[in-house]
Amino acid sequence: MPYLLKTEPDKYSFDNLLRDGETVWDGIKNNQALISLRSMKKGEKLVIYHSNVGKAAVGTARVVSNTTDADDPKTPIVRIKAEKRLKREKTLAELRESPLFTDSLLFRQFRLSVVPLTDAQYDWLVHG
DNA sequence: GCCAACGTTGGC
DNA sequence: GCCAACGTTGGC
Repeated sequence: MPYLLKTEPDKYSFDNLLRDGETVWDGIKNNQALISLRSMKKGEKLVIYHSNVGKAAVGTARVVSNTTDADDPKTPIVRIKAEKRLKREKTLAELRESPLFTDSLLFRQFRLSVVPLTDAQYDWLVHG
């Protein structure tokens, strides 16, 4: 299942990810977000969203690996790699207007930092 | 910077 | 186990 990952570009932007190539997506504390992280599988698609500054989906990434810390098995260690910048960023306002996102946790639970996406939502974000 | 919406914590 | 207080997220 694809996921949308929120990040504050002031702290870690999609440009940072492009520069780094890969990174470990850590610092998630919210339990529901952690559940999503744990369920991520290698090769799954991701969309990076800039919260606060920009407020738009900006690029795609992919799950490289998902392991757990031996000392702390509750904490998933999800490594992701940058893919591409979106041809056209999708702003929050556009997402809100899209019927595809009416029921999305993105709006139902707006502080959630890892949000599952349907394939249709992913396609629309990337190609729509 | 403000504040709404939640989640978490801690006193009882 | 309830709920007030506090902390965090993120839109505006």
